Amino acid sequence: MNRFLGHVTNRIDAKGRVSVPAHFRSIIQAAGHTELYALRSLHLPALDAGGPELLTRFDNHLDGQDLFAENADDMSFYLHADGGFLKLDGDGRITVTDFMREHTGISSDVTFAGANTHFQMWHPDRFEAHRAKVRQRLAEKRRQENLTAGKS
Amino acid sequence: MNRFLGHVTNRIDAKGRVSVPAHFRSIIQAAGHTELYALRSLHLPALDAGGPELLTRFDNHLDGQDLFAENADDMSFYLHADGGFLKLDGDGRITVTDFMREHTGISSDVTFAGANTHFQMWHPDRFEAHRAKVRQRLAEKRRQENLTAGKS
DNA sequence: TTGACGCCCATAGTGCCCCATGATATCGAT
DNA sequence: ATCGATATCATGGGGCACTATGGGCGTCAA
Repeated sequence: MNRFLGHVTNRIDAKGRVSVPAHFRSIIQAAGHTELYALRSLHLPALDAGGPELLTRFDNHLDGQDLFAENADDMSFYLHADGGFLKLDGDGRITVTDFMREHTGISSDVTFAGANTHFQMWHPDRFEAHRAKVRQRLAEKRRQENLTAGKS
Repeated sequence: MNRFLGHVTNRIDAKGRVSVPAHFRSIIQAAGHTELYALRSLHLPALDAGGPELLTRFDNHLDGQDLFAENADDMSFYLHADGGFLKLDGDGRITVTDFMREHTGISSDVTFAGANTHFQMWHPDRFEAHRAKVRQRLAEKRRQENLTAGKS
């Protein structure tokens, strides 16, 4: 299955490296890529990561939006100047840079969370907190209006 | 019969594996799949599971929405980070991960319960409790309907 | 030199494939 | 209907392969 799904947390070793989950790696490679890109998530203390197509997808989103010029400039800067490139070593690990730690608070462990077309990297605690909040919001929303999918 | 019906409880072996009921398996395999998609239910201490098309069905709901809206973000996060694929081994078993135990309280046995288009996985005790509660609610509801209809 | 970073190997733990066993259900012949 | 042969299924265990993780060295630049 070529989708980023589920979540795993791996430890950062003494050299600041962390293994990208093998399942996620295989998806990237199956798409014919050997490079990994990471961007700061817009609303969340997390990183959006994935293959090169991640950049183009965000670019397209920029094009389609009629934002104020300044805002679009900010976005462009955000994407291209504030984004990063992650090198996979021979064992499928990346080194956690300050760029990543700043925005996410990541210190000793990283939670990799699937997001269908890409994945995210979180501090485990913040991930858990966010997960709980999302569940609560969705449950609240469903209590008001009935969800459409065929659940009981 | 291509519907998930009835309920069975199977034991988890020493290696943390449990057999998916053959009847459920045959439905999945008839659709040409060897994997299960499982999602932590919002309101119940159970897992909603089914073939990969279960996820596809959910995804289709997201397609219509603005990908950057908060609600769509929440849904995507819930579907993809809070769910995962379960691989069936050659004997039709899945390995019970911590991901599943946390949410359901499952420890040594699993109750598989059909839900028409998909099925659920429960801790046997909690399933029984939930079943009793549902029966009671239905009976209560019917009693009220009978009262309003002027019957005894 | 010192430290950051690349590449390589070692190892423990886990996932997954394959086969064995016993219980239960199905079916056929008498 | 009884009994035995056969198929199906849940369960158990052996063992290989892969993954995460740790550590050893070189290289290159400050």
